[in-house]
Amino acid sequence: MDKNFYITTPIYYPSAKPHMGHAYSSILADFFARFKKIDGHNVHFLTGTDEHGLKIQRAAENEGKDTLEFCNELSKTFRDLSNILNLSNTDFIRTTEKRHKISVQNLWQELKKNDDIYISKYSGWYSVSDEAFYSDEEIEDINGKKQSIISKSAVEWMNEESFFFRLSKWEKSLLKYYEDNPDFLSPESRKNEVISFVKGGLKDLSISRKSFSWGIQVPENKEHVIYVWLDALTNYISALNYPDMKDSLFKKFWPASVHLIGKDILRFHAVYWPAFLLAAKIPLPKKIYSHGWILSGEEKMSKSKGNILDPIKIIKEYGLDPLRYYLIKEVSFGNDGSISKERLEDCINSDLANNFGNLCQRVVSFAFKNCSGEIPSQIKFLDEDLKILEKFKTDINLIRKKIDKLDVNYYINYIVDRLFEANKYFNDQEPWKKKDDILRLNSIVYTSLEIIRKICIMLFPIIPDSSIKALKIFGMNESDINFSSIEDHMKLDFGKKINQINILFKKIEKNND
RNA sequence: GGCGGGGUAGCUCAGUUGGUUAGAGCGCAGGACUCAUAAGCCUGAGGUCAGUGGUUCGAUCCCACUUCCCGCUACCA
Repeated sequence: MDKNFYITTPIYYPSAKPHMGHAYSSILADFFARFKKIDGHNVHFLTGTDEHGLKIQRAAENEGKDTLEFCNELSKTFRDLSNILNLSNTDFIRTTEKRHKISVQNLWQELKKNDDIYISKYSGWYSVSDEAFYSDEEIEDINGKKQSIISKSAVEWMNEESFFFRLSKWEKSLLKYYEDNPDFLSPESRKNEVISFVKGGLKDLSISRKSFSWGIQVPENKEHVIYVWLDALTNYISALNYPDMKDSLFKKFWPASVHLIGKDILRFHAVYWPAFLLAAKIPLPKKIYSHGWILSGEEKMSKSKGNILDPIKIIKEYGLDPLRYYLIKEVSFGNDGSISKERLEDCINSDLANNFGNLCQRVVSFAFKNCSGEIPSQIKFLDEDLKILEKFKTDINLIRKKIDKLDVNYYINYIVDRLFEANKYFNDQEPWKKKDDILRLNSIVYTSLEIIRKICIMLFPIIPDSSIKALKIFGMNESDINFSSIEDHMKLDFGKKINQINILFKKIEKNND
């Protein structure tokens, strides 16, 4: 088994404030990173900011700020978000860093050396905000202003010398790669889109700009700046100290296990990035997963509709773990998902407070009243105890498999099933009626505590803080969390003091209007 | 226009390599209990599994057509 795991989020373009989509990508990536970590993998988890391009340059000019200082401020809001989201990222890369510049310029030279770059002329409609060229058919004229039909962003006519990447040359290799590596692109529906796009024919890609300066210079021509996507995508290897492919980080973690992205940037990751890597003779990442968007109710969030849910505000109001839990549970992975306060509140009350929180509370409280606050030492499992305990052991490899397929919904629903089961078990065994049968009472309490331990471990990647809080019952810390230990039924030390816990999740009082 | 995905209980979604009574959660209505955050447990309400036709002993799951939604792409596979 491959014990090294490298996962990335997109590097975020900081021209706007962090929104729910950023939070979602980051939280999902963190979920996988944390899971792999507690399942014994060496994990490298990268996120960061993409800071070059005309849009940033102009925004800085408008505010009369030095571009780099401007970027420092913007990047910080995303670094702060990583902290607010409690990400376990092992690195945070900025495209304005020196290590990245060296990496990009080196990749350029590799491409050049292999005859994948040539100079020519480009003319066409260019959108600064999209960093993309459009053909005549793709633009419309609104009140004398030209704009992209798709993105509605303003376009301007550009006519300049540009370097091109021979993307067309890689068409067949890409198709072959998709075919030979069926797991490379997922979900399946997105894969089909990519394949049909590539089959439609690839044009060479303009990979330099002369019209602005905020970017990484083309090594052999200082009048040109490297196209932002070639620049940005390279971050995934810059962070591993490329071009030093003998560097331990690179050797350990490349090719990446998963690039987690939003569906809007699929083409760059599924076509351009693999083509660049093929051309540079660098192995391709193992998996690219594009998730959907987070919608507000039925609609895409937009300022004009006033339906934006700011992740930071939500976290201030409800706490981080509820948001993490909600996004992972309620969004069907790969599809668009919607978020609303009502649903978030339902989720907190029913799943987190009533189901999980209350389970911990009732068992611990019972143990304090009836087992002098200790892990019972005199126990004898009956079939009904073993049945519920062994479920975890039976399913552990299935769970791992589902995670490798990035099926987070399966994972979280599995936990919810176990929670229902645990509450039912405690109910059915009626330990409060077993006060004259201490052996049985002890066994029920021990079994229940064991189930709580297993469930908390499984919850750790989803709601790390709350999981750790609950594991304090057993005096466990983050470093004690080990996924494979859910197989063990007698992990709790006999006679050890257990700790009382506070309410894990407060219920939300709902207005009845 | 082409390609792909999808239309399953009030809501959010599972599921069926075709086979007796189609599932979960939330919400709702009853019930028994009391360890617990008035939490948990049990029971129920019955959705023509988008529509029509076909294949089959039998289709929600296969095929065809229709319709609606979404994504990609665009006179080209």
